[in-house]
Amino acid sequence: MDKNHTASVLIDLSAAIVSVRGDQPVCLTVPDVSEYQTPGLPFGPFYPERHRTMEIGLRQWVIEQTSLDIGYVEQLYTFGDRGRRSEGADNKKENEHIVSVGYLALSKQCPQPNQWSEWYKHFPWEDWREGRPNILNQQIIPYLEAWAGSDELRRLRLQQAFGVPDKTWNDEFVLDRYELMYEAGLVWEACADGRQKEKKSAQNGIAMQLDHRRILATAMSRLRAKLKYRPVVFELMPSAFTLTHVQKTTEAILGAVLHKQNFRRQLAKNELVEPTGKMSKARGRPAELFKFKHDESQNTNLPGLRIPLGKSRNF
Amino acid sequence: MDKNHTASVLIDLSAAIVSVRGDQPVCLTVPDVSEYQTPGLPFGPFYPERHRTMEIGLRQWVIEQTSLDIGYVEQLYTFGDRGRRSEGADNKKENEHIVSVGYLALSKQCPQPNQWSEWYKHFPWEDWREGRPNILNQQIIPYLEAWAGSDELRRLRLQQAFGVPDKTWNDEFVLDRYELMYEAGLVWEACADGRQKEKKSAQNGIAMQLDHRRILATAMSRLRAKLKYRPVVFELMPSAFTLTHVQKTTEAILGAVLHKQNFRRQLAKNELVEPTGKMSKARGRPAELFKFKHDESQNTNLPGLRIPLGKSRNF
DNA sequence: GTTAATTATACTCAATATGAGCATAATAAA
DNA sequence: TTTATTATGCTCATATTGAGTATAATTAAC
Repeated sequence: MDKNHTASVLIDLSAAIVSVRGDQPVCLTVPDVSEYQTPGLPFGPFYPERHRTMEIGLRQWVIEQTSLDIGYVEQLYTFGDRGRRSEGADNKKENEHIVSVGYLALSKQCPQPNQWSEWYKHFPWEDWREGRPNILNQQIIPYLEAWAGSDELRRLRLQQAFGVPDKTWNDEFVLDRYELMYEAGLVWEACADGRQKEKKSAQNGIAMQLDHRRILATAMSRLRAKLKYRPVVFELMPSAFTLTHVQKTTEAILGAVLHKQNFRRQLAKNELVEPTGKMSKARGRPAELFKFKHDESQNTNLPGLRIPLGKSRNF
Repeated sequence: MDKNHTASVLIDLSAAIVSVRGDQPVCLTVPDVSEYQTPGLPFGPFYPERHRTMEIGLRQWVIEQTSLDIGYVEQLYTFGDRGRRSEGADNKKENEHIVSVGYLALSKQCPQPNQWSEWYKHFPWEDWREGRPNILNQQIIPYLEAWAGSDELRRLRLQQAFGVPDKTWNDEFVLDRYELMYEAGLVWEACADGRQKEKKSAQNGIAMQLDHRRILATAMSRLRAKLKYRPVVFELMPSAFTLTHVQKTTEAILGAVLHKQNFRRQLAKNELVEPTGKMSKARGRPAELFKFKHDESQNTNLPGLRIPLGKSRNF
């Protein structure tokens, strides 16, 4: 085969466009096309002659296709083994290789509710706001322990990713956990890729097309990590908000509850918000409305709020 | 033009292979081929039919071409606007678009000294171990202040990247500083890309081919950041080492000196090393030789040493 | 209209972590 | 023996963090 030809690939730009609706983080998905009824992330091809950078290309088709105002965009990872299984659900030629560049984008609004899919329907084990999810002890952990057996490396990975038996849960290891479950045949995608015989994976969250759930897991990991040292929450907030609203949004992303007073202490110390003078009306004592101090100012390297996570994260 | 054709690109895998020689961080470079005598990073094409993932492809040609043992490999970023200037120094067709995927790799050894280039020859303003580099106050800052003028956004970026006038220097913002200098026409590459009229940029570090200095800046940023929360230093250390050796290596990467006792306190607290029983012989009191506790164990998500950076980082 | 529930906000306090330093020990070179 | 040099043990004030209590300002319930 001609070397020059085998080196030529198509590039897909896939976007995990994230927003928060109520107390649920959501992700823009496109209607399912395959027989499996699985949603997918929006993606489009990169035309290097039309767009100077890939980010410009991404913004272009997001605007064209969704007419959404996405402010924050960040490149996540470039996957060479798209979908792991070789042929995708799209109509491209069999031997045409596709590399997918994953992006994380944040949107303040999420209109058309049916187009947005809740994170924790795809990753039910990642939401610890109501305590440790039952699915962990009842399904995932026992299966993974059996899968690991006496394999030392597997047990080590299990410990660091899921914190069993003695370590604590780290909310940033979303991708590590997903990859481990994939390898163990615990998610539907592994089954579709031919790695799995049984259908043990049916209950473990709603699957997505190709490697889209992996890209979403990457996005969740990155966003949860970034939240702790950069003020990205405000990319998900309206122009005026209460401090509780910021906290609820942060908690939704992290999948964990935070100590109210300490959370506000961080906001105050880092001088991230300033009062608008107006008040909100709701149940209970009215809260002051704030706005993000550094909006408009493109400055992406601001300190951010060091999330007060608390100590006892092991249930 | 045919849409399918314009979407097809070639993928280059570029690697910033980093090691430390003595007290200098170094980076593997390939001999200069252009008329400008500028070194470049090693890179090779990605053949999707031959290698399942891009990382496998990268490891493959690094082994083939350099016979180096690189343990740690991490994807950095995918650049769609390769070299910014459209045609490169290679022999590919003019209208063949190239996307470059940058990688950071760490190597414990660096044989063939002439093939390795010291970081701070390319980035003299990034080494603060002997105090604030003169080049900043004498050349870079005055030029950048003039470039910013009264442009509010430019002054803001200048402040966050270089810490002028009142903020402090952040060692992780290597890429931000380089990008700013590029835009201001302060580095040779901008001149080569046709953004610059004069040769004001001649003294500001040794240039590299295409966008390789940008990739190296990305690698430096990532490594400096990662050093603070993951035990990656040990990927640069031999099997047995003194604690001072670890500190000197860390300081080399960070371009800053650290408080000895506090550095060791962190090492001790995180239980990252264990004594081998042997001692080193050198000038002064002999030091105990240690080894990394978690070697072999592939576990990349260990806590790492929270570098005690000290307070007064503004000169 | 009084009470209860709810939410917001101010303040405290012990435990821990951090930055910065001094004191002392063990070696080689002068 | 002295001096320079490096290693290592220890202290201590200050800052940060985790985890509360106390109190204020509302709405909803009776």
